[in-house]
Amino acid sequence: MLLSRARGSVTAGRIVETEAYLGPEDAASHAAIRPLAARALFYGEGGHAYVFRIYGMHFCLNAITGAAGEPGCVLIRALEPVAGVGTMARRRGLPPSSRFLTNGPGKLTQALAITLHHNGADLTRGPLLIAAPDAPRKVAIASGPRIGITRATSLRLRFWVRNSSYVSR
DNA sequence: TAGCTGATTGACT
DNA sequence: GTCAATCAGCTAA
Repeated sequence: MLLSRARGSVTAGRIVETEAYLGPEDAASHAAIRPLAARALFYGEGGHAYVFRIYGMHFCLNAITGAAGEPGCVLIRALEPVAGVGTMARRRGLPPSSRFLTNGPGKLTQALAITLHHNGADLTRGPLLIAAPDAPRKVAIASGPRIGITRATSLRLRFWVRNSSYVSR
C-alpha cells in the first residue's frame, strides 16, 4: 500500500507491479550508472524514497531496501487506486473511472503528486508512506523480465499481481 | 561546450 | 507498429 499526502489531499493505492534493482552487479541499476547523489541513497538505510526524472519529463518512484551499505531498491511501476481517486483523476486529466490513472511509473507519480522533492524522504513516516494493507489479500504473483531498460534484460526481476487490470503494458 | 542517453508516455500510422 | 517531447548528467574534445 502506497499513501501520499500532498497539498491537503490524501491519495493511496495498492502496489500491483514492481521491479527490483540490485547493486553495481546489476548493469541496469542506478546504483551502477547514476550520479553519486543517487548512489549514496542506494547505499543508505532502507525505507527511503528514491525519485528520479526520466526522459526529461517523467518521474519514477523507488523504495530503497536493505540495511545501510547494502545497495538495492524496488521500483514502483503500478498501483491500483484505493483512496483519493478523484484527486488522482484531476491530476491526470482523466475520468475517475479510468483504469489508466496509475498503471505506469510516470503515471503513478503524477497521480500521487510525487516529485523530486520526495527524493530521500522517509517512507515510514509520510507524507509519502508505504504500509502493509489493513486486510492483506492473498494474490498470485507473476514474474518476468524488466520493462523499458536496455541493460541486463535477461534478469527476471519484475513482479506483478496476476490478473490485476492495473499493471502496465 | 557539444553530443548522447534514458527504469516513459501519448499521439499517430 | 513508429516517433517526438524534453533535460540532467555523463562522456569526449
